[in-house]
Amino acid sequence: MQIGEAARRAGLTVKTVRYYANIGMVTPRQDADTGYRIYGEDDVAKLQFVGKARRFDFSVEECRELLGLYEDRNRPSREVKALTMKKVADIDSRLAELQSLREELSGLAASCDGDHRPDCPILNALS
Amino acid sequence: MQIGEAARRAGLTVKTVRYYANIGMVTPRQDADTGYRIYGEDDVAKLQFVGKARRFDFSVEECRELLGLYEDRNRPSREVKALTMKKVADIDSRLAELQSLREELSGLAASCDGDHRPDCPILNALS
DNA sequence: ATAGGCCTTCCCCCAAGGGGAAGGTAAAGC
DNA sequence: GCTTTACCTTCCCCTTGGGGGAAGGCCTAT
Repeated sequence: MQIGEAARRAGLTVKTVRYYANIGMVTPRQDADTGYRIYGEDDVAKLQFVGKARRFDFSVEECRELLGLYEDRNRPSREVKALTMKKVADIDSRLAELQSLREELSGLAASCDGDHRPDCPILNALS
Repeated sequence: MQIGEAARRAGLTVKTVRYYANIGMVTPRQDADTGYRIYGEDDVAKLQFVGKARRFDFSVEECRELLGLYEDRNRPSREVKALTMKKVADIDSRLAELQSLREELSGLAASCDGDHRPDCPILNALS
């Protein structure tokens, strides 16, 4: 099938699918006459796989790694689990960061009257 | 003072300070002879202000807006508060997103044995 | 005279594609 | 046979917020 249908079936944009081909992540075969990319069922499966992994916040490089493990029939599940737990740890640290930021900002907002007067504790805190 | 000292006093890199000058956020005066940027105390105060706001996750454009309010002696504190609360709302939605992601991923990780065997529920979930 | 430590502009680089131009290709309609 | 339409291709610039480094100007100390 052509790139449009492959993209539709994977729930990705054509741009994205072409990008994955360019970086060598999902490489379709090429029609010698037209130069069109030609995708098979296996390619669509990989695209779907990558799409889901991206939605799980894995970076493109991590997706490439996961895809390698996905295609290796003998990989130990340990490796996949390690990658996943590392991702969870990343998310946890980002969560902690955002939460403390949220505390500080909402504390500041609460201390500001928010009326027509120019006096503002938020700006004071920033200066 | 020159850009190096201004950057040091604001806790920013020279590159960053130069960038802020280029985008017109903190614009020092220029030495006509050498072309060097010359920063005054007021400029350092603005750089510090922007530095803190950036650490509070405000985008450069939001910093520009805050800086405008900071310099306007008559601004109503309402505007500053509105910007801050919007930021809190942004952070909240990002938090919710990350939290549900974390649930899903750690659920997947828990379901995977993580041993030498190739069977892996994480990869199954992605495919 | 030259070495060091400032400073300047200029250009390319990152992630993960998006937007759009210019042009090739295939099928359907007239 | 001709045109429209819907595909597809490559190519290049754009995004955020700067970082890295080259080539070169300026000033002071040795």
